[in-house]
Amino acid sequence: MNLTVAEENYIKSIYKLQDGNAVVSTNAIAYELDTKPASVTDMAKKLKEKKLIDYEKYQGISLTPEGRKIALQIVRRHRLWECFLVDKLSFSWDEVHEIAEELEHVRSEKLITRLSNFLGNPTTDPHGDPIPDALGRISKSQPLVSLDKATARRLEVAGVSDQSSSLLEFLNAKGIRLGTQLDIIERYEFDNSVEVKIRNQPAFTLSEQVSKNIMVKSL
Amino acid sequence: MNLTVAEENYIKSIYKLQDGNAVVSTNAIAYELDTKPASVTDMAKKLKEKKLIDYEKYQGISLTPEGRKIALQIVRRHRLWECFLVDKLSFSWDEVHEIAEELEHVRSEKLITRLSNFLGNPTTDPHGDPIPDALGRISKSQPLVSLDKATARRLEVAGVSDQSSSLLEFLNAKGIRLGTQLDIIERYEFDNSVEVKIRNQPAFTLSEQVSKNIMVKSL
DNA sequence: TATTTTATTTAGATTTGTCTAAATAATATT
DNA sequence: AATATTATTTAGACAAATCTAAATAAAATA
Repeated sequence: MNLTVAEENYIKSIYKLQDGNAVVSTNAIAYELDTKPASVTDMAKKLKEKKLIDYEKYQGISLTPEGRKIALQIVRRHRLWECFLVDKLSFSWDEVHEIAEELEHVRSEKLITRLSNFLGNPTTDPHGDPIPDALGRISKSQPLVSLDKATARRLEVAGVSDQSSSLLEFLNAKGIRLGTQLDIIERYEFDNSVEVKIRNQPAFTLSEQVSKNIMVKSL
Repeated sequence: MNLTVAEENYIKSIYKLQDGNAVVSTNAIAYELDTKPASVTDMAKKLKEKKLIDYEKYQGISLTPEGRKIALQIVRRHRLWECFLVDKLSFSWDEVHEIAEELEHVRSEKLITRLSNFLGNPTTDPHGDPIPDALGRISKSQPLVSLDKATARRLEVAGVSDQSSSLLEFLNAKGIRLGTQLDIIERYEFDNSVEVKIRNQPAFTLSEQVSKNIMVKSL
């Protein structure tokens, strides 16, 4: 399946807006891509023809499984390039989006495989968003530090990446173990600490150090 | 000056074919870009409009100073990406061209500056071709090791980058000094040594070690 | 020099991705 | 339910980059 840059951008937008299984409106896509609804309708016909979206007149748009697979590849490329720009070229995380927007369209499977390897196969990008693997699987669990209440409120603890006994003891004392459900109350920019709450208990704060090592999945 | 990918490719082809100051033919560009002469004529009108080429009907095409400046930027981007692919992602030098062909069109001054820096500001790419600097200057002199008889036969010694007395002594004994003219007879892949000849003298071989430190310019 | 061959250009068409303006469908409001 | 509003689609146009076929200019050859 060889897509143009424009087609890739539409697929990516639909993926972003779909968020679960919802159907996406023509207008929403037009706004997201800074284009006109009429253009979206035109492109919808093409992408339907290619079996990348489900589309019926006036009924909204959603990705087919094939479309979703491609969307995940694009997201993967985008986020790996963002890692590269920040980790290797010392860009700050807020200036990489535009450049990654261009780099993501460079087509070479081998390039992406090697880039990922070169970066140590990261699972989250500089913004904390998860990076799909080569097969399009998004690691359901991600470090707590990468989330905020805008992206996920209710979470379940899926594991701890640092197995040092001091950390485990600390978590144990707080009542955090595998399967514990957490709510994010607030994230504090200045030291990247996060205030969380376990059902029926008073809220407490976790340092960046700690929340980096708590792997969670959103519910 | 914001150019499309197609325009950049034309500029690059013209630069490549121009080789000095010669005027380039419509047919030659069409062949180089795997397109039709009629398309070249169309594009020639656009590029003339933008003052990047000199063009008169039936009289061939050449870059203006502004066009040459842009060509050098594109060549710079292409060759830096090739360095990245080979040095950092372990591609072999013969598989990087296609990918660099895409990467070179990513537009960000800052990206290229930082990429160059990350790579240690190399002056030649994996094929041994010189990399223009940020101002479009091509280092006229390059290490002898980066050349072979296909790219340059008759050379002039422009300097020695390693000033150790043992190397200077060695070169002196061979009759190599500033301004000496050399011909490349053969390069040997297996140890990257090079056989050279000074006018009227028998040929002799220089190790990679030595030829890395001899800066030459082609005549 | 006249003629043939080759190179280049023009004219007109096509594809992709976009637009505006008008028409139509879906939704919200009275 | 009728009407107004909003969302979406259609129709027709445009710019970029390309093509083919035909016309014309330049160069090579007889």
